[in-house]
Amino acid sequence: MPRSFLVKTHSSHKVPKHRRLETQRDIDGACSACRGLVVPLLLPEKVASSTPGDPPQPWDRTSVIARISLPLPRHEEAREAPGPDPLEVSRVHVCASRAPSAPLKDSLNHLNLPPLLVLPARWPPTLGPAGDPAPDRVRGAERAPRGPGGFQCLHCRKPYHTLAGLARHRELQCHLRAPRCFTCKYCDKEYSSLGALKMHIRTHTLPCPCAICGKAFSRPWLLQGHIRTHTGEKPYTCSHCSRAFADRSNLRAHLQTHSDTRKYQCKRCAKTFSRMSLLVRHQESGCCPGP
DNA sequence: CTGGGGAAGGGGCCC
DNA sequence: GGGGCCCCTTCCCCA
Repeated sequence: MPRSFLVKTHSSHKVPKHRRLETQRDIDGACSACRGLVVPLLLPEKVASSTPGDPPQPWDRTSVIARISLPLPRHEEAREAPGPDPLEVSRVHVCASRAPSAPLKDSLNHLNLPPLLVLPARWPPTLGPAGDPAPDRVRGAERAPRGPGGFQCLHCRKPYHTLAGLARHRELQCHLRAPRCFTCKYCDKEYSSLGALKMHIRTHTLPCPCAICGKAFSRPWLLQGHIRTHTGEKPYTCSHCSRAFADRSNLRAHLQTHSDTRKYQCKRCAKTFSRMSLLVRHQESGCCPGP
């Protein structure tokens, strides 16, 4: 039976590696479009940490992104007039310019943290104890000409006398010129370019059907690989044992079985594995039960 | 429980 | 911007 007919079950703790990386990147880099408005601060660990016994919290780190509650514009998604492709793009996220493929669901947004602090141009250029270097955009704010009242939009440099004025400006005008994110209407994943979104949407529309069995794929080369399962073609041959494979990645995994060095090692029992999935399965099977 | 093969998903990169 | 390809990863199955 083809795997595609099986129901995909995701265990909650299993997250694709690339997604974990993106999540980490989001946490470390916050929102790139609004980076200048997010101030990394060093907080004392005893302050930042949650109480013992609590599950680890995102802010249980020495370096965190401080979030201060102020009556200021939040990162909000705004419904807009039809975007570049009204058939495919259902919403436009106006605040962020993210790395391609970074789903916002996995970003800080899901942490339910307070709104971000919007800094005036006069914000002190040096922050944090121990002489930590100030964030880039804080340095940028230092260089930027100041408004008459000391508040200035870092995006368009308009001066404002009051913080509320600046906030209103960012809410109503300036953010509209910020880079957009394009949201998939099928799953709400967001992308910084229309091309990346269209590529993703193919995983929903599956425009490449197999003429033999009818199974559909998102991309032609995926279909090509699938057709090999019908034809039996195996163009990738192992140079060690002459075994052939239909998929290059499977050949690569196979080559690991010829290798003396196993890349993946259990940190507790030091046992090594040729594939990460084997290591994960080893750890999940209770090899090394936790304390 | 472990090792390995088969099939497939999906993002990134390059042309 | 789109297509092809690469690479990594996951999931399932079987020995």
